[in-house]
Amino acid sequence: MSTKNKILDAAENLFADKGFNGTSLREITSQAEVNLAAVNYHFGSKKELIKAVMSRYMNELSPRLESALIDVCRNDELSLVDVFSAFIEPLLSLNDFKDNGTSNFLQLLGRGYTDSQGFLRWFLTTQYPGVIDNFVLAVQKAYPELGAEEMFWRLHFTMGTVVFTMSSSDALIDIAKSDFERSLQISDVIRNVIPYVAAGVGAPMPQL
Amino acid sequence: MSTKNKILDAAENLFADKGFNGTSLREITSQAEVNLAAVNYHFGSKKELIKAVMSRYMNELSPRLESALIDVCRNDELSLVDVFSAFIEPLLSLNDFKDNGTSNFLQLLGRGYTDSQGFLRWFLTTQYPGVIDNFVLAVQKAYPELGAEEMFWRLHFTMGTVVFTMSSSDALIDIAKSDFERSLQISDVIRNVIPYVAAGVGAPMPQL
DNA sequence: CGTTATTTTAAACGCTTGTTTAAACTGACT
DNA sequence: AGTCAGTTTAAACAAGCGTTTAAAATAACG
Repeated sequence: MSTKNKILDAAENLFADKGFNGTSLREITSQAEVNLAAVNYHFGSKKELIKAVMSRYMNELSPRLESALIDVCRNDELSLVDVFSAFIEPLLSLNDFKDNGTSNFLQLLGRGYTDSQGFLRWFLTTQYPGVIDNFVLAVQKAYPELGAEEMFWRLHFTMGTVVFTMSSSDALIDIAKSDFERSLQISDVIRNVIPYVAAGVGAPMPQL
Repeated sequence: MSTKNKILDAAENLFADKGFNGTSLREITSQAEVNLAAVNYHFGSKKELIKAVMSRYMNELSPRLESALIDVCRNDELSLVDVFSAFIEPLLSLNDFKDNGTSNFLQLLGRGYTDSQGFLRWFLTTQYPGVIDNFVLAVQKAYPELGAEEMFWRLHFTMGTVVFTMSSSDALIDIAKSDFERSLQISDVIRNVIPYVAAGVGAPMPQL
């Protein structure tokens, strides 16, 4: 395992757990068992390291996500549940790519939206616009009556639901375990969240 | 205006904008135009200052919220939209209490859930349990068929939607402004989010 | 007025942060 | 063996952090 990858793996886990601001380079290099200066040697700066961690996932995910969304659009009786279900397989495939990949990535996404006054949001929307574009197209086909402004809000609400849920999914799964006395997986969360966001996006238009 | 309140006001605005971890005491005292040591003199520590900022809002909000939820439960044909609409007036009343009160408070709530590994979540759920209890009762009355487990998940999804949206509401409002070329308020966000979460919580039960 | 008590102040404390430096080491190619 | 690029290392850097100290200023009260 190369120094570069040791740093990326350690940084990913710590970033997901404690946020970007909350994780120091010394924690990362200590967990990766490499020298402190190695981060700046291989990545240049902490900010570039954050980008590298996110890019590793996005490069894996975005083509799968795009083609899954294009595929689902071929369905002529497309429902919103179909659209959101298209995310499941690409997201779960991140677990093959790396241990805890799915939940790490979703937590990182959540961190990126609230930490670091939005520079990661800029990074994602400008570097990977294809995912968002195809997603909007799919929602439009499944719910053509939805106006552009309502679409805008509801997609952001959906992003919030998913990102917040996943960034605290470990805690939620623990609470749910002790409350309902049965073991739960990340797939249980996904199974529950899809009807929720599908119904939210598909809500009737609000009267003005 | 007392030193204590000058600190609270400055801290509130900066915390809402840049998060708890992202705001230093020196920024706060400089904006409040008081001495750096005044924070530790009046509040003891930064953590206690955070609690004080949140308490100032919760003490104002929680009784209004509780009675609004109890009131709405008297409705015999209670809908989920009714339940969520019960939040509007108490939340907007924070604007009378303080400039930008509503949006500051909701942003702080969002920060508290993602910053500071959940100590604020513990603080709110243990110090103000009446709000949550009455909210659950109202949802149960509006949608009795909803099972306990689905209720658990959907209330957390809703919390995620609201908290995430509000913690980035300034950015969202800016984007929406430039996209739709009209000015937007926090009340526009609220008007859009209620049908969304009401439909999400009211979604049909997922088939197993 | 004089004497407490409360509040404000400037300065320093010890610590952590991201980054840089320059020397040491590594492995491959001539 | 000798050279040289690539990599790793220990040490230091300046800057920022939350907190503490002790003296100065202000307020309150007999």
